[in-house]
Amino acid sequence: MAVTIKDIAEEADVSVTTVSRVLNDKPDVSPNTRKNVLEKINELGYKPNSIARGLALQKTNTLGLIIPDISNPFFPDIARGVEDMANQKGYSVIFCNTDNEQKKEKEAIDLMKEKQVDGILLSLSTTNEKELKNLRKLEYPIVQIDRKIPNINYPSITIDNVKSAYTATKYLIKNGHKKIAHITGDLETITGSQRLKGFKKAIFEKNLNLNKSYIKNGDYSKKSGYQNMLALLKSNNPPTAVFIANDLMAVGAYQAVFKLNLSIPKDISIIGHDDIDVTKLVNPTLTTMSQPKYQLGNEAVQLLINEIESNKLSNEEIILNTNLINRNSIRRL
Amino acid sequence: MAVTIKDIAEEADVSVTTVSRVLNDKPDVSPNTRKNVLEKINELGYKPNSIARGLALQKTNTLGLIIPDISNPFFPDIARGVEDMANQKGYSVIFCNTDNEQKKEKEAIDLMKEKQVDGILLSLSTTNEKELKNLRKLEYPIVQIDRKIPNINYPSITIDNVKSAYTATKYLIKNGHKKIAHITGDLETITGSQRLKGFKKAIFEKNLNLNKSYIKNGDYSKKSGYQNMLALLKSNNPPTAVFIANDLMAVGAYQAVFKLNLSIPKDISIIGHDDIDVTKLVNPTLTTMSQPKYQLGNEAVQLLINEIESNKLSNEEIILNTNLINRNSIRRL
DNA sequence: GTGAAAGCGCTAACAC
DNA sequence: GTGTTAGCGCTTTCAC
Repeated sequence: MAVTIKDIAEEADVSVTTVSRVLNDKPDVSPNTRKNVLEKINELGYKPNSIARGLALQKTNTLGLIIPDISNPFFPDIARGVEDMANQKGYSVIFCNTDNEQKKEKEAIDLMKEKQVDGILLSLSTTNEKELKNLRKLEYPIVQIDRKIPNINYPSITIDNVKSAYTATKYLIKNGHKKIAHITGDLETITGSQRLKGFKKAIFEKNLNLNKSYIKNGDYSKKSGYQNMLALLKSNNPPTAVFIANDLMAVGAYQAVFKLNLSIPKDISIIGHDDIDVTKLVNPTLTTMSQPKYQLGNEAVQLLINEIESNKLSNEEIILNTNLINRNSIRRL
Repeated sequence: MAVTIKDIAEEADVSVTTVSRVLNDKPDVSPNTRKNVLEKINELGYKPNSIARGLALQKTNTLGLIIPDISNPFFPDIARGVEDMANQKGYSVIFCNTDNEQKKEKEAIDLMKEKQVDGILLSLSTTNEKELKNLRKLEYPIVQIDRKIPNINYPSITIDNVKSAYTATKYLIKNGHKKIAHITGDLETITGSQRLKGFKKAIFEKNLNLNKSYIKNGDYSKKSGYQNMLALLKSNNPPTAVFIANDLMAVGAYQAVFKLNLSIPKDISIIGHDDIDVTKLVNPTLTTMSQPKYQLGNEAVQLLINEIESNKLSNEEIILNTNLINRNSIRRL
């Protein structure tokens, strides 16, 4: 058994109360006893048991992070941003993967509650607003990251997907493109439907005609990028540029272009979304909208800890900006 | 305050012991009371407080995962493997990033101890064997992942880096290459030095001459891959093939090749190591040695939980195999 | 400035 | 089959 506060008390010949006082930097302990206790703590290599402290204080200094999949290249940066800020503020983080499955999401939330985490960061599938509302009813501090469940005002940190898609599409237009296609994300997700909205907005604004066959439904997977791009290129009237709702699909699209022995951006211009690592590694490098992933995680934690420590639920909705990262996949017509 | 075991006891008109018994599926409780208690649990939506349970049982069912950096593409797959298996076995996982800094490694270990995790999975920098030995002295269950500190027999799960590098290099030789270079990993790490060893072994075995200038010291970063490849290509007597100690450097090397308007594999053949996602996304796709990353995490947890639940420290060293993934970056001479 | 004692929510001897 | 009680390691109220 490890050394406890009681051992220190005995060694230093004081009560456990006093030891607890020096541990927590409380006043009302004489410099002498403080010094003495500190010495014993060092000698015996005492480390406080945060489980016991958690039970006494009803506070664990632990945060829950619930995301779809840590091995999806979008999330590690968020996770890193979360852990860094949590650590800096004296919290640690337990994480869970849900694969966007409602059952796993519920289980993850239940787990976090059992573990008595002080607050939860989550990125839930759109359809699961029930769980979120339950949490809120229990006055559990939460922050939604990246995906915000629509029509309810709970704290969240996201990007403006409409604006981001609008910016991307307008950039294509600005470069002289008129025949512009869009490979959408999963339209069941809020990000997917909003990016489509932003795309349409730019097209309508410039009075370009919205060719129905230029909108291809993808699902954020590389494969769907490949297939949809193939379909686009093989049509009678292929577009000259395409906005693809995420980089992973864009990379799939690259392969479709190469498969047909066409070249980027000579035959087709492409702009992606997210700015994951590979965008810099593919050839030509991919022009894309950069999401502040690390910052998303970082600020989410700040928001959450504010809720926790102020002891009142917030409704703050932070919307971060994306940036157009100009690389080499767009040709000026 | 949430509903506790005591509330259930009162509602069901039994003692807390009895409630605890049904909660833990213990015998010695009549079907009737069991049913009754279960009902109340459901009604009140009771969830056990695992902090309190942890304190009573001296067991948290939580594992610590200490890695250099979750946003390094090598680790998310491991983390996913860890979380999946942990979850399946009824454990959750707290993670920390250390950036290979000894100070952070020590802090992370201390944190895990304070949080009373039942065991720790760690991937430490080579130089930090002190911390590891301390943990072992405390009889703390540990498993080293990916990196094994040399010369001490603590449980670990790794790949055979010598063999893997040897296989990669031999494959180059088998394809007719004689002028073969190696861009090393960080030689301070065990993986880096062992891969160099495997490279040399293959070269010597085939009586090829080991040109000193063909061995370039990298540090696993993309940039060092770029710079070293540039140097190699610009030399008087450039190699025809190069084994690069990880894929990230290989991708950097690709950029150096393109920069000089050369092509892969026509002008230079490349084999990488790790099989991270981008290998399939670059052009040409990169031939590489695949590490079973997910499996590494998965089996590490099994090993660790065995230690924890059998209550005795193991010395098991599991060595997983890597596989050569043949793609398009090697030319047959 | 210091200590005794109760309590956080749970489990496990032990008694009945 | 069931309940009483002590205890896990800590914080905090209250008394001195």
